[in-house]
Amino acid sequence: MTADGAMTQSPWPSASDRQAERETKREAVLATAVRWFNAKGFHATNLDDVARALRVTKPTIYHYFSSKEEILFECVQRGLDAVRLVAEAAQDRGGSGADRLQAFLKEYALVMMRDFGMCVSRTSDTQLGPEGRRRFRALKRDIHDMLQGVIEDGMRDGTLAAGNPLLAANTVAGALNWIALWYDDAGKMQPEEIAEGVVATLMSGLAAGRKDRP
Amino acid sequence: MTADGAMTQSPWPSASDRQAERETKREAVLATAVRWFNAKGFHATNLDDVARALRVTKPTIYHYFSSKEEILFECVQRGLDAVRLVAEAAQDRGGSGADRLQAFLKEYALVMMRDFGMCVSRTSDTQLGPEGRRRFRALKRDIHDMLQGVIEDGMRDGTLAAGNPLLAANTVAGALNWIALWYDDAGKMQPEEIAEGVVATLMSGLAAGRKDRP
DNA sequence: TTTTTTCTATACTCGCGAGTAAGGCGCTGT
DNA sequence: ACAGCGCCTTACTCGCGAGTATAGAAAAAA
Repeated sequence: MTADGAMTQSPWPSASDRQAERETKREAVLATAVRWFNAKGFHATNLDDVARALRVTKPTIYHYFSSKEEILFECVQRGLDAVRLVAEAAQDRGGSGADRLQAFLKEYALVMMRDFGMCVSRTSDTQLGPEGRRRFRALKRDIHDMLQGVIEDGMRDGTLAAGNPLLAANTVAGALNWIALWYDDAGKMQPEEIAEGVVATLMSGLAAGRKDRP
Repeated sequence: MTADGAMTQSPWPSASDRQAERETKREAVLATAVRWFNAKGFHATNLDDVARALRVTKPTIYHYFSSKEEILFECVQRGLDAVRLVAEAAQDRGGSGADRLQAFLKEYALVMMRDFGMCVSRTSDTQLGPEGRRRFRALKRDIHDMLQGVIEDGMRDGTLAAGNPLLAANTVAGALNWIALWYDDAGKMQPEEIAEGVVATLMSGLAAGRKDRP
C-alpha cells in the first residue's frame, strides 16, 4: 500500500495533485476566455473581464499564460485537435470512402457547435502574430489535407462523384465551419439534428432526382 | 444647348462635377480601405496606412467619413448590395426553383471573390457598435430570406429535394461565404471555375449515384 | 477684391487595455 | 525556525491608434 493508496485521502496534496490543480486552473481560464471570445470577439474581450468572471485578477491569468494571444492560440488548438481526432477516427473506421466521409463530416459538424470548435471559425489568422499565424495555418492545413484525402479515396473507389477534390473539400469545410457562425445554443434545433441535416445536404445535394431519394 | 452640353468641355467644374469628384474620392477611400481590411483585418488596419496608400493624411479621410466604423460599414454594405442585386435578378429570371437557385448561387459565389464581397464574410458583427451591428444583421437577414425563399420555391415545385429550407439555406450560404476566406487572387483557379464547381457540388452533392451523372 | 467654403496638412489629445513591478500570504522542505 | 517558492493582489507603465484642434491654400461666390 503506497502513500497515494485509495484507502486514505491525505489532506496534504501531493506534488502531482498540485500539478493537476494548476492544469485545472489553466483549463478554467481557457474555458472562460473562449466563451468571451465567441460572444464578443477576441479584440473586444479584455482580460480583466475574463479575470473578473473567474473572480481573480489579470496578473493571475498572466501567471498561467504569457500573453492574450497564447490564450487564443490554445483555444483554437483545442478546437482543431478535436477535429483532428474525429478525422483520424473516420480514417480508421473502415468502409467505403463515402461512409468514412459521412462519419467524418457529422462529427466535424458537432465539434463546430462546441466552444473550442466555434472559436476556430471565428478566429481570423490576422488576430495572431506571425508565428502564431504560421502554426494556426499549419494545423488547419492538416485538417484540410485529411478531409481532401478521404474525398479522394471516395472518388477513387467510386462511392463519391468524380470531381475536383480540392474544390469539394473547401465546399464542405465552408458549410461546416459556417455552422459555428449561425448556430444558436438557445435555438430550437439540436446539434445532432443540425449535423445530420447539413451532412445529408452536402452528400446528396439540393437538387431533386436522386435514385435513392425519389 | 445647355451649359453642360457635350460640345464644349469647360475647364471650370460645375457644381455637379464637384459633387461627382467628392463621390469619386469617397469611393477611392473605400476601395483602398477594403483591400487593407481584407489583407490585414479591420483591427490591424490603421487609417494612417490607408491614408498613406492614397497619398493623403488621416484628417482628409475624416473629411469624407465620420469614423473608421462607418468606412467598414459602407464596405460591407456594398458587398451585401451586390448580393442583393443578384438575388433579385435570380428571382426575376423565371424558370424552375432549381434554375433560379443555381443562377443565384453562381453569381453569389462570384461576388464573394471580389473585394467588397470578401469583406462581408471577413467582417464579424463584433467589430461594429450596437447600431452598426443591428443594420449589418438586418442586411444579412434580407439576403438569407431571399435565399431561403428560392429554396422553398424549388421544394414546392419539386425541382429541389424536400427538406428543411432553413438548414439548406445555411448550408449553401456557408459554402459560398467561406470562399471569401480561401480564394486566392494569385491562385491557379479562376473565379468562374470556382463558382461553377462549388455550385455544382452543392446542387448535386458529393455522393455518387445521380441519375444525370452516371 | 473680399468673403466664404472646400479641402488638406501639421501637430496634437486621450482612452483603452496589454502587460509589469513589487509585495504579501501561505505552504513546503530543510 | 527560516529560506524559498507558488500564487495572487494592488497599483502602476506605456504604446498604439482613433479621432480632433487649428490653420493654411485654393477655389467659388459675392
